[in-house]
Amino acid sequence: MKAENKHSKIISAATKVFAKKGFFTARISDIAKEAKVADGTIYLYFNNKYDILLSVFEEEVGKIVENTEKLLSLEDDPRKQLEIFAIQHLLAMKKNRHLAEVIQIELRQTHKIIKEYRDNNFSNYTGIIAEIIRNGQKSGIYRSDIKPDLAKRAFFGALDEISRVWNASLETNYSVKEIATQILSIFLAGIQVDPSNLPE
Amino acid sequence: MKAENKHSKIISAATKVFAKKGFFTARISDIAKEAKVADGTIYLYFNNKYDILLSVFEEEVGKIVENTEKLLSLEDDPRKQLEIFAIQHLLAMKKNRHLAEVIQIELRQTHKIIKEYRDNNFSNYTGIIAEIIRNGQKSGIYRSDIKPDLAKRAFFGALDEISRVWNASLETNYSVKEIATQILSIFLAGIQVDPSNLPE
DNA sequence: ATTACAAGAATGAATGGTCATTCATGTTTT
DNA sequence: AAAACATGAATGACCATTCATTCTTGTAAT
Repeated sequence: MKAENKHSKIISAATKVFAKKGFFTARISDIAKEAKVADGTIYLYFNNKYDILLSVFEEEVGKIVENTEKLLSLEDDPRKQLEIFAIQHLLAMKKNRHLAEVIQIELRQTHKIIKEYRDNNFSNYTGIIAEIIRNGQKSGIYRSDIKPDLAKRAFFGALDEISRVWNASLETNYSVKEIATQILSIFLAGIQVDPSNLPE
Repeated sequence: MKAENKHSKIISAATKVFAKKGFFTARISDIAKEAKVADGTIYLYFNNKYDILLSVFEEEVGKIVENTEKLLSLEDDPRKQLEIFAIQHLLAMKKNRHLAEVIQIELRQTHKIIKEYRDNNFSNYTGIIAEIIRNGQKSGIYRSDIKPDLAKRAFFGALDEISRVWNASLETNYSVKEIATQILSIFLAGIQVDPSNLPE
């Protein structure tokens, strides 16, 4: 079996196991079993357990950020951009529930290194929202009294909490479309200068 | 020293230590040291490490819920009620950063029991928001197309994410007042039938 | 085409360190 | 002098990590 293949097999096994049991409760042997390799094999590809966690972020989360930024660059209406962000985030979280759980739960551990990692990456990610809002303010679409730094958190927090509950509960599911529509209808009405304006 | 005293000394030591190191990384001996008791003493008051975590929730979180519900019962304008919820939540999280971290980080661990606990408590807590929104819809103040179940999460998520960042970063702090005002100005404009209506 | 050999990959049992928990003993309170 | 409370060293379970060994693959000589 090719090396690259095994590397990614371990990553996705780890994502699954971390999501299910949590980083600390997950055993290397669980991951090995899930990936159908021997315990020792994992150490041919990763330095230690913690390194596996970081790799999960780097590889999986990076993809999401990249993808979102690409899509955003094709659109310049700040209202549409907010919509794109919301939909992409929700889709990404829905598509890979294991990853979503790992991000939402494990990324919140208070470890210094994770914290730094998160600061370097998720604050980039949520920074995208702040940027969209600033642009919208410049072009007079969004209210100038809105503080982008607070609004970005409110918006991200709203999306994050909603997708968190997907994983944690058995409640009735709304579709991504429905959710995005609701959230946007609240936020756009909430931050626009003239809420009756719809994009396009 | 009286027993009750020691019990709560351990609770608050545990809150502090869990917040700082995370549940799994925290050692019983850390908690014992922080509480200035012997390791073994902890087992006179709690069954095991996990039991300490649950007790932290039951005792500390219960207070917040109770307090919020009391304040809400004195007010029946749904717009004011939302404001009260926001301010109380932010104040509670700000007042006890250790507790806030424990709630936000540890409560998200995927353990079955915690999950059930959370379902029984936090869904009550966020349920308060949904209830406020439903009432507001009945009295024609909030838009009837808003889904209370989604809006409650959006609102809670916004508050939660903002207070989470208090703990996780060194960024410029806004005051509780400022934050509550911003969030409410977004959400009230976002969900009201006629956003130009202000309460009172 | 077959055999021989080496290098890399994979294995999983054994190791060692880290705590949660216990309990024999000591101390304080009534 | 009981009873209740408190102590902290000792125990033992757990699991990340290691490493001696086995397996696989590719190359080259015959």
